[in-house]
Amino acid sequence: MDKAYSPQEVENRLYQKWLDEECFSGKISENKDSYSIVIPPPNVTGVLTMGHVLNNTIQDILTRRARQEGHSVLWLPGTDHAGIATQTKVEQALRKEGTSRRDLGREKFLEKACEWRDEHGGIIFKQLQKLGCSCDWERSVHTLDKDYSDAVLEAFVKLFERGYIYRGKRMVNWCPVSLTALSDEEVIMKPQTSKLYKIRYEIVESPGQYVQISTTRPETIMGDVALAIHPDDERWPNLQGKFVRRPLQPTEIPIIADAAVEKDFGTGMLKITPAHDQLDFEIGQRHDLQFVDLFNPDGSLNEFAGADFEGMDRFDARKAAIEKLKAQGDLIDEETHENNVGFSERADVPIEPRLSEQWFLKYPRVEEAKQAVRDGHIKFFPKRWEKTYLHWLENIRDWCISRQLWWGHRIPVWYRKGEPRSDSVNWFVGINPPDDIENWEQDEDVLDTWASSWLWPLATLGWPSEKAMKEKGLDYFYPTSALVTGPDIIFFWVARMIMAGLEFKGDCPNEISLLPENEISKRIPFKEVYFTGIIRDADGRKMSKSLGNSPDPLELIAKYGADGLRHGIMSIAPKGQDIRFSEERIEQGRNFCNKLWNVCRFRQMSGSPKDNSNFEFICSRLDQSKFTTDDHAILLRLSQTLDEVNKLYQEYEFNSVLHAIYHFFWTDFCDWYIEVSKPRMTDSEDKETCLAVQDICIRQILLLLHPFTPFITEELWSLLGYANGKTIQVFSPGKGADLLKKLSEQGFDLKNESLEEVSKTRELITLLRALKAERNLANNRNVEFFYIGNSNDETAINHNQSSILAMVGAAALKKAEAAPTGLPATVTPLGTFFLDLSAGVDIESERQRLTKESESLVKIIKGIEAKLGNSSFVDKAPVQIVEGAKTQLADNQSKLQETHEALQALQ
RNA sequence: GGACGGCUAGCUCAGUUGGUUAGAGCGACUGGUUUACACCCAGUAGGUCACAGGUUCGAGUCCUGUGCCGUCCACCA
Repeated sequence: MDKAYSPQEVENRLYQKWLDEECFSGKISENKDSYSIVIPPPNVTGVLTMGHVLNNTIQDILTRRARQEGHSVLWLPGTDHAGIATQTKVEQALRKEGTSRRDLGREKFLEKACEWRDEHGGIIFKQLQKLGCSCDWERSVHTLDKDYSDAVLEAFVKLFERGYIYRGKRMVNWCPVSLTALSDEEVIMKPQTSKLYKIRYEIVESPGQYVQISTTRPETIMGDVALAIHPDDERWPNLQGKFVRRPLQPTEIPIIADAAVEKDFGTGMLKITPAHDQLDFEIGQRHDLQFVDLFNPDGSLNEFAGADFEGMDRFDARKAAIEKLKAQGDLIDEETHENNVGFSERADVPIEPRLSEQWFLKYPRVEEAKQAVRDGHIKFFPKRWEKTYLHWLENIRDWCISRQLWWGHRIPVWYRKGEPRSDSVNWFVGINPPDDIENWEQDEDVLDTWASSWLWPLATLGWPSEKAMKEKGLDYFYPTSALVTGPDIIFFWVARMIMAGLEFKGDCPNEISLLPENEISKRIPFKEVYFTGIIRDADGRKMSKSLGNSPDPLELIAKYGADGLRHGIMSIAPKGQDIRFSEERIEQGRNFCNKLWNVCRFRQMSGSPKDNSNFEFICSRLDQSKFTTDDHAILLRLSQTLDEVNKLYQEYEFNSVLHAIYHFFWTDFCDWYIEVSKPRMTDSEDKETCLAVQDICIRQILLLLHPFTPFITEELWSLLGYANGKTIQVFSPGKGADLLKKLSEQGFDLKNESLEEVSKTRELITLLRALKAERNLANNRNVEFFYIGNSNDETAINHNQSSILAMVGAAALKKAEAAPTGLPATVTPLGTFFLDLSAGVDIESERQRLTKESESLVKIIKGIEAKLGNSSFVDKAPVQIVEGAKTQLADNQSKLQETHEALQALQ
């Protein structure tokens, strides 16, 4: 073994070995319980980000742990075609080649896009493999695979048949750059500093008299078809029913009254442009107004805007409109105004509310989806996200599922040629085209990407094909065990998958009534959802490509190893809180691996183990008569750690799991047990028992760590002879009780009191080291101590003498009958210790130190005495608390007494 | 405008039903080539638990209010 662990070679070799041995393949084994996770599919052309590292490390930890526990595990990977994102990238590439998708036409464009996907796609799989992810790669699914596409279309047709899907002309969120409609969820509201303009409209019936409105969008005035006031607004008793003259594209428009108008905003009078605003659209419908659409799809103005504006971009038109109004004297005022404007998530430009004919989905199984989470069929971690989820479902609105893109699942609807598409008699909806195809033309649009990925847990397991479901084990692996994802897609994906599962899994397809409880628990797509935090940079900013503040995970792997990266990221990921990334933590992860490597190297240097190949063999190497307090204590601590870890896993407290293992490994095992082992190596029988204990501990540490750091643990598993040809992946660290039982069967019943003895001894050592360090004697191993203590202290000290001497770095501990004079002293749990100094002592500085110590003890004692003197404390507090306080008081009083004696002894 | 989260050592965070003297890692400082590991070891310093009230024998922990930071939701043009 080399002095330092070098991950690269190990990681590449072991990953290939795991693949060759098919360790990750998700098999249907009826005699085992299944454990399954479907990956949140990354964009097919995406590359690994720190977010992926976090998310997939967690999934890998869960799946590896489940494998260790004997489940038949499936972690199903795949990629998403990511409609808008990918199409945008391909179009950019085409532009560079001097062409465009329109030039190419649909068919050629899709060919290009597929080529592009095949060339740039799948990189992320290689990267996930670098990270060590134990996905069943043979089962990879892409959302545009034939089978998956069939599932998407089948879902569309079923929902249509069941009455959930309809086509209609509605106000949608239009992206003028991507040239498509978007769902509400794809619109990001951003606070903006806008201008609020006050504009006058002349009253037709009273020439020379004006009313004023407030607007942030003067470029839509040409589309105004009315002005509106609140019906109860007493400021304008006679205005309703009169007409005003529109100041741009002049015409006469009515003044109407509608309760949706806010009296207190602006002038209290609202211009109504039904084609360009959601509220205006609703008012327009109520009052049967005309809809004047002023915009082209790309956000420029059309002929209805008039010659002055036609062809102009919407923001240029805004300026032009203001200039013109100013020139006409109709602009009364302008002021800055803070408001929220919706932006396209992808293109990052303001959304245009636009009237357009689209396909909409009325969500199925909304009630059951609420119930599934509310009643605990699906558990959220952290639980608080349940509220967010439920709130969204309470206020759910129909989903615009059609997209004016080419890259995606084409909507399975055909229209009779030459007939109006808005009339459903001219529709044909089906997975296969109509027989007389020459009379029909297919809808040009595709489905929203999320309208395919919401089927992910079902369709990746073969739904709806009976044959595929059987082969892929839908009944065995579904519902999946856990979903690991970010809270940012709780609406986009999590909620929708739940509804899709409830609607499509199982029979009773046409039943609209509520599902019974037992059906809900069978249909849900997953039983538990773990929401990760968002990774931020050191300044707390979200990591993003544009900020350039996201480190490249592959560089980190090259620098620190995949295990180091995984360890680092998991150590800073508290449950459900955002994560501040720091490269130092990754460095610590690497350091941890190196420490693990070295302790194993040290073990190797002490001599090859006789037989480590199973737990019982190791136990048989233990000799009862050579068992020490430290042996008892370390094994007890190990059993405690096993229990702690089991408990924390159930709560998805990954960083606490890691912390518990870390603490046992580093503090208890390396800093203590290995150190006290050293003096024991001189006696051959003692040595054999001690090494067997080390082997038990290292074995369990490797097993506990394996989900977090799979490579190094597999490597050491084999190097230390635990493997016997078998991978570490199928061995469970087990429960604390299992360990104690196995030891007991071999005749080793661990003594609980050993824990206290060890902790006292350790405290003693720390205090003696400090005493030396303060006198600059840290490196002098020839110092001697005197101590005064009771017979129990003496027993314990004799018991642990050799470790104390070795670890303090001292030559002798001598019992004294009375406090020696003139020596620096320290009060320990095992008596008062005096450092024997051959050289002189600075009495004054010793006095100061001990005086300070005694003052602080007096303060503590006074506090406890006050508490115990308070009759309501003594009467009301539980007995054990009062007793605890009394013990504490006695302890501190005797410590104070000893300190005083040490002070007196100084003269 | 609503909802949720955070505020504990210089930094990042633990602190589970209120109960002994509030912890860890990193960083800082001091010392160190002892039979693994300087990617290491030993030691030291460092905290009015955001603020203000309240409940209680007892509050970092529970209640009320305030402030700051962050996230999500919401049709005030």
